Amino acid sequence: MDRYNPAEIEKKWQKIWEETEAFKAPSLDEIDKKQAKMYLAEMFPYPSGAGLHVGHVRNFTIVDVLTRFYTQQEMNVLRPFGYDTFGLPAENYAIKTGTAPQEVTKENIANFRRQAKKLGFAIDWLREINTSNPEYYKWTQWCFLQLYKKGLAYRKESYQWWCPVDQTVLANEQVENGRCWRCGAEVEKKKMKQWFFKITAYADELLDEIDALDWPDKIKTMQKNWIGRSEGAEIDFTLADAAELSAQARCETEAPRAVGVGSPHPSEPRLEREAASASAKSIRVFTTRPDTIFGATFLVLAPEHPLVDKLVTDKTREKVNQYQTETLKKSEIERQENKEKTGVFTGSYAINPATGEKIPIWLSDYVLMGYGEGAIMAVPAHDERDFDFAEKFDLPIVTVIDKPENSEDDGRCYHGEGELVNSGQFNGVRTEDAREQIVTWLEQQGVGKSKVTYRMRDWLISRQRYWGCPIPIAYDKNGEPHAIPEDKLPVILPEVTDYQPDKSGRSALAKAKDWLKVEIDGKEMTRETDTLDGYACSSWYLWRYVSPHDDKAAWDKDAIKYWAPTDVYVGADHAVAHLLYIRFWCKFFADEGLLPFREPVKKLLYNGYINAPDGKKMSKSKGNVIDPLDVIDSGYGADTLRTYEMFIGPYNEDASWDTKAIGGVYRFLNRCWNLAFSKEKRGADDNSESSAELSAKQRCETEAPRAVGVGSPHPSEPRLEREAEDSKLSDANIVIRNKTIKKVTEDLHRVSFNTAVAALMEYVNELYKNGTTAEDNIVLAKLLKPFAPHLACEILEKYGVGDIWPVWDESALVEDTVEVVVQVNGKLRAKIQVSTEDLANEEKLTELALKEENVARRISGAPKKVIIPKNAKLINIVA
RNA sequence: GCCCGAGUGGCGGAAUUGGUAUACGCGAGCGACUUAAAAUCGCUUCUCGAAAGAGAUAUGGGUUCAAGUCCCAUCUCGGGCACCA
Repeated sequence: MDRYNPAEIEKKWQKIWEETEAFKAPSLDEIDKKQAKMYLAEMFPYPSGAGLHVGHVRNFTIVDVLTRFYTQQEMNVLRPFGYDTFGLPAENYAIKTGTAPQEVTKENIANFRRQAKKLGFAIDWLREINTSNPEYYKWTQWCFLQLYKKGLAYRKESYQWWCPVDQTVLANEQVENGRCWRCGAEVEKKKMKQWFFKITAYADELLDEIDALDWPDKIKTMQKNWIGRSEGAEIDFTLADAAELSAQARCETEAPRAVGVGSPHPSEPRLEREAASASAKSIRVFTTRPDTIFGATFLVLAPEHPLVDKLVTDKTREKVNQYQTETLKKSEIERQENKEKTGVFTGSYAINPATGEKIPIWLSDYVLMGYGEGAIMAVPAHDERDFDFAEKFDLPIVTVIDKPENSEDDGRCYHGEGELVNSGQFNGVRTEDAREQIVTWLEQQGVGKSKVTYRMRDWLISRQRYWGCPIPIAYDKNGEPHAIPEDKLPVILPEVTDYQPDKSGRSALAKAKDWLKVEIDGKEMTRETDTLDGYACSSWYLWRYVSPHDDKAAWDKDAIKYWAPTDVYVGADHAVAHLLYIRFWCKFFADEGLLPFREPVKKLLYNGYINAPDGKKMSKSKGNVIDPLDVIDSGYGADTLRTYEMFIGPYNEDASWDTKAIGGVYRFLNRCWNLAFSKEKRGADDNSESSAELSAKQRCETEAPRAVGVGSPHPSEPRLEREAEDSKLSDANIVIRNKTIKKVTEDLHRVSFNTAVAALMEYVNELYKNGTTAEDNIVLAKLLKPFAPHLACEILEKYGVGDIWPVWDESALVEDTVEVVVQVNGKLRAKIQVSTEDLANEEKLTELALKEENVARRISGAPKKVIIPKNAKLINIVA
């Protein structure tokens, strides 16, 4: 073989890796305890019918480069792989063609696996998992039951986002700008009884621990915003007629009661409290500005607020009901587009507990039922939305903050800080201080207390679709839910013939009549027909990987203790959904004593997308899709594709595919090949003797060749003509060689793949100029292996050495003379060659610098100041 | 509107802690090899200038011996959130 032939060598090495199970992670009893462990994973893919795309390749190659890098450093490495297979595309395909999703999934997995192997990924194939496999989803159901037992999986009837196209409800995280994340259809609101996971129970911890995570700031900020913690107060406003009743009662019994306190503040969940408040005599609001309470001139409730029925009067009922219906019909998009305030008066009044005044209660869709209490106190003087509303409906506006003279706020209503006015005993108090003081005051009267509210809602997990993990619940005759006993798991997803969800909003499972019937404790029950959100399946897979075939537990205790948490997790999506959910489950299972850590992912790498050459998103309809398999098969091979995608730019930024630039990477790999195999390019070649020239350290490593893809040493080859120059050449490259080892090693540690490849290119260019040696070729192959493993193995095999990561010799980096930059007043004026000794000698260095003509003529007399920074080969003379 | 990022040659990008701006690659140009082309190899390639030199990292200021890097303001682009009280 005298030409670089990727097709041939890649096939050869992939076969070897396959047969030797080369990337199998060590079992717990095989582990070398002296070495650190390293658990890496990509976000497992949904195996679509289209196969791998270049984005997958970028994502998986990042993991692969790091996997091989750490493996070459002899760490104990776990790098598994799996498939996130439940989901709508397979089901929609089933509806269209009648092909069972089970079948399609099987084919798609086989295709993905074949393609991943063609890319030479160092995957432990013995750990492959598939979320739609009953062996896997048995434990997803088990996880659900653990949450259910602790009250963290519950059922609630409320208005939910409904996608009319996909015919299922969606979680908040799956609604993007009022549209379904998957199909882009406008979502609607539908009142349904649905299953939720109580992620809000962990809101504080999820928020507080974000800062300490080694995750990109972008993701951390998004999660913080998503959780959206707001500190404020909840305040009860007594209903006006209730206040009158209460006053009467006080007269009769002479036992003064706190105004408006119907019942003590009920504890969560909100569901219970809503029920309780239906009979209450007050309306509870949430505000972040209790300091402005004296300016609250009306209340606004969400149209769906449970108390509305109680508040309407005969006069207002018709208009109120009409308004409620209208708002429900409005799509989220319509609401976002038209921010003109709408609303209706309920006919009832409440008492402002601060002023004692009677204020009207209105309904408006700018108040959201899902946030806070679904009710607000409106302070039109200091809140823009309330101001708009008051202006439109001619409601009173009372200023309670004195706008400072110097304020730049020229808005119609001032919402900054200042001194209170029109606020009774609080007049003159700064708003910052008044917040606390007023809450204390309200608390003393029993009508308010400080309160923290979150933007994040509980996670809606039921889906009215067939192709998902069945929820392990059945209902008795009264409709009460019962857990399927753990020893009856898994609840197998039955095979059906018609996958179409029915119009009533139930999944196709409702048609599996036999399956629906189940007996629990001798009682006949009916199974839940909703399936779990796919995100539930992916919320625990990182732990399944440690013992993927365990039929006794979701994960093995010892294995999880050793391997988890995941050290490096790489993905390009799911900033607030998946990445929040896995944190939530981790905290829950840690509380259950089932996980010995509270954060699932130590380091998160969030890679950018690869766009089409035209800079636009790749899409079939635009016809600008680059198929990675085409790239490989066109002759470039997997190594070129992998290396190119690492070289394309910083891993965490979006990049555009450049059909020309990939040729440059192919040329580079060709040059690597030529250095080792082409007689013309070789400066000197190896034989038994040149191996002996390897430094002691490197020889030590190479004498213990690793099993990874390195066969037996080749017999020595004939000596070459230029062998005489070998030792000289070796000297010529010693600096660049050690520099390159250092640069590539450090770059991989700081996840800078593009510059690592650039350093290898420089090294190769240098070897082309100077001539190469066996040692150079071996070091090059070792450093290249994470990127281009097939080619690297081919070179290493030739020299009969292992792939242990080389170590640079710091002393080899010290050159006899160094180039020092001479600046005058910060401007570059000369470059001088000085010995290492002189570099350390400030006086000598100054003297040498001043001797330079271009320097001397700019300086008359003694320099004012001379600066020689420690870590730069530079001298700056201030004239 | 609010909160994050980012802005460097013809293009993708490099400059890691404030210390030689433009590494590496693409493209372009020139040359070698070739009957020729491709491939390959070598050289050139920020701008102005004959040169000495001067000027350039979105724009304008500032700090510093020294600024792509730090600070202030402005502009542009990208991302996230968005009637969340």
